[in-house]
Amino acid sequence: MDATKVDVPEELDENFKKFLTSKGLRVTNQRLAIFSAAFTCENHFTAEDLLDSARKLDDSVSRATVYRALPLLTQSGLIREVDVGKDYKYYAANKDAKTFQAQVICEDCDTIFEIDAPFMEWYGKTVAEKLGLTTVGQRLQVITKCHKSGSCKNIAAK
Amino acid sequence: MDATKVDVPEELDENFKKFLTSKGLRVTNQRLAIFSAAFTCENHFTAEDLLDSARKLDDSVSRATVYRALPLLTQSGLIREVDVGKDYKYYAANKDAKTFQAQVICEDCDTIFEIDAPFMEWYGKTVAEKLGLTTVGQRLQVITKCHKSGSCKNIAAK
DNA sequence: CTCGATGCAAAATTTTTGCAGTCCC
DNA sequence: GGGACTGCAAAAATTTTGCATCGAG
Repeated sequence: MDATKVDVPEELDENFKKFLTSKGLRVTNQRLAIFSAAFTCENHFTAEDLLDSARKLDDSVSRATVYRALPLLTQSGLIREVDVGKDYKYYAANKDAKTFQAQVICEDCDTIFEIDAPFMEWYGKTVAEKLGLTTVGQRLQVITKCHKSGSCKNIAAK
Repeated sequence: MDATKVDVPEELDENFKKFLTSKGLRVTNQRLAIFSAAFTCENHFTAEDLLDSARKLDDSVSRATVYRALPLLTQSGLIREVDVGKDYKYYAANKDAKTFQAQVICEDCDTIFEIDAPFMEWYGKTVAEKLGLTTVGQRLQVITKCHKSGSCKNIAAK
């Protein structure tokens, strides 16, 4: 689709730089590489995936820096953490979707589908309000099996 | 409420033994201690909590045995895993509640509330069906903060 | 220049596993 | 008595951290 190394929209790149400077943090090559890598990853990715991708842009990026950058990226709202109950965490770029997303997680082939579930916003707030608590986040996940039938790959390709 | 070490209903104890023998597994003192401990834990517990409790009943119980027993306990349906997005897993005895449960998780004081959410059964099955996948589990969680106001403890005591 | 950021390797955390000895059936 | 089970300690796997050095502002 393009021949350049980085196909992250200029605008997002600027947003990230603004975020860093507004927090008094420095704009480093490593942070930019990690950020770009996060946005070139197709779907969901792990810290290790991100390290691999970022190193393709800047091979000086270390694992520690990736782990130190991830909280910054989530705090900036540019990526979000997607905990699917595995031993390691997944992340995804916040490309679009401002409504609440549920995940359908296929155990057989490690596929994660994001599904719009706007009514959940209401559900969580209602439940928490009844208990007198402040809602800070919600998670709605359906765990499935495709029995390696390949149906997940088909749907994902759709 | 009682003076004996173990206050697990005789009936449940028998269920666990039956489960073990039906699978061709052996009934050992360690497994019984772990099982009893799981049912004497008030709310949700971690593997480490379970180890501590089990050791009060039988101090020969080792960490490895707890970790090896947990899959058996969940497979038997007597306890269930409750993944709340922390680095370690929580478990809870399946004392009652046959309907789907959602969790309200207070980040400030590590409290987990179980809430009946029967309609979720329908939601998950519908979504997965549309994708042609088989549902094997669901997770609905609301993450909250009580700002250490003590409201969680009050609700829990209710 | 200065102090935040980085890479490296060691540490921390939770869970798993290999092995020699134990004890249930 | 045989083989499943156990405890121990080492290993795995992911994430965090200390420290000397580097480099952005």
